[in-house]
Amino acid sequence: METTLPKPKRNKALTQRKLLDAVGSLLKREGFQSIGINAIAKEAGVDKVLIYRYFGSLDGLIEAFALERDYWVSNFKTAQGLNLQNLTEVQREQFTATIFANFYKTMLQNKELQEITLWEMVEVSGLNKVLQNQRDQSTLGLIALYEQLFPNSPIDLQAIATIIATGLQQLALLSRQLPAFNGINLQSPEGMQRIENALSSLAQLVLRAANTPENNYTHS
Amino acid sequence: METTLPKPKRNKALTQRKLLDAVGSLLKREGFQSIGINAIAKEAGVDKVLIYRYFGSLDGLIEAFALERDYWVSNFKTAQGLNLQNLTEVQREQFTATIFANFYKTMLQNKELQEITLWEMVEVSGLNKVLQNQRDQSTLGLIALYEQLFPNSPIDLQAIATIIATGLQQLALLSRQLPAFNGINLQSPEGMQRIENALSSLAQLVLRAANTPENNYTHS
DNA sequence: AATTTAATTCACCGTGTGGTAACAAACAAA
DNA sequence: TTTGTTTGTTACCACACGGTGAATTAAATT
Repeated sequence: METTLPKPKRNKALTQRKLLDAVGSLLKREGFQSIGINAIAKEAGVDKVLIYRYFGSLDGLIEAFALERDYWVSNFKTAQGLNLQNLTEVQREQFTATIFANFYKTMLQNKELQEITLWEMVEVSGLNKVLQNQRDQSTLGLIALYEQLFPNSPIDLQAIATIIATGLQQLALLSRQLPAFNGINLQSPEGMQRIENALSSLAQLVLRAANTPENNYTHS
Repeated sequence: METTLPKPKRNKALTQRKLLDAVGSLLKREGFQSIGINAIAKEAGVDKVLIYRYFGSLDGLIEAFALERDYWVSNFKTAQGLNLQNLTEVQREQFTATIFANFYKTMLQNKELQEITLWEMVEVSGLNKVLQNQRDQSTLGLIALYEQLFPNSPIDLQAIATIIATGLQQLALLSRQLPAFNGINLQSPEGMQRIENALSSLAQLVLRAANTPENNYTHS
């Protein structure tokens, strides 16, 4: 009969938790550049040697940290269930624009996500494989959905979607340091509105072009 | 009568040059993360104390380095001279797509530019103001050109162009670490072709929409 | 209670970093 | 020749980093 845990002074699982959580809070508060053996140990209030014992190395800890996160999948889960074929053309366009807008909002708000993304770009670590898997898992399904919807599209939907998505990602990352970019105010609601409108326009234009069988959009 | 410089053992200007050049070669070879007082001094074959003497600080050196570079302006100089109004619609679309494609190619090839861009995203330094100025100088002119060409555009050309440009920038940066992203092969000519075609499609769609006075592209 | 096992702490090392003071050598001016 | 200024070198400091060996202490096993 275990009486509600009398605060055991030794608890492997708990210190592991502390370490994993320390990574997250450190990322949010100080950025990925602050991550290090000493900093994490201090943040967790635990000796650094335990990082090696429980996770082998800093990289091991980071990888374990990334594995228990779910940065992307939940965002696109709603999309998976939806049956795009039952929607009207306008609804599909709105839906598409919303997906991108939500992606942008998420990137803009989630500082931890920003740090992880930036970190991945700067150096290779245990992060990369894990995050790459998460991304594939969440996007490949969507891509397949659209390819099936526009089997004979004269334009490369995947390439266009990639450009737009990475653009939004980049803008969110730039907003960390720059208040405005290229005349777009990245931090104000007004700038947000401009981006959303631009996404609506793009979704309309691109999806309608994807529907026109006539091969009007050829490339010299 | 100065006989071709007898290798003077003391030469302020020369060591300044060495230091500035060391920043560039270090950026290209080792990346922005390797930049530091000691590393630069070693690369230049000069004592680090001279960095402080001649540039005040590392940040001063970096700023001086950025100031003597011209990352963007030269790329867009051809655009400035051109008279867009004399072109046909199709020519304008091609021209626009080419601008973006060239921007992407430049970002892909110029490792130093990649490092600078990434560096700017990661931390604030003397770089930011300088680069921001260079960017404004090269893009604002272009933007004005298009706004004057499509005064009553129902869509936000500037916002759309920003999304696309940052997307290309991000893709180029990602190519440093990832061979492919979202199914687009970033390092092969085939992937390059997909991006170029996507840019052509986008230029066509967007510029034609910018010309249609009917306000078809409204946002709920 | 004695002994083994596991969790945690402590103290230390080598290295690389930014930064500075003090000195030495080349050059120019007097 | 002497003096002062500029250019460069040497040596050093304090500190933060990743990493490790050995000791400690709590809990589980016998």
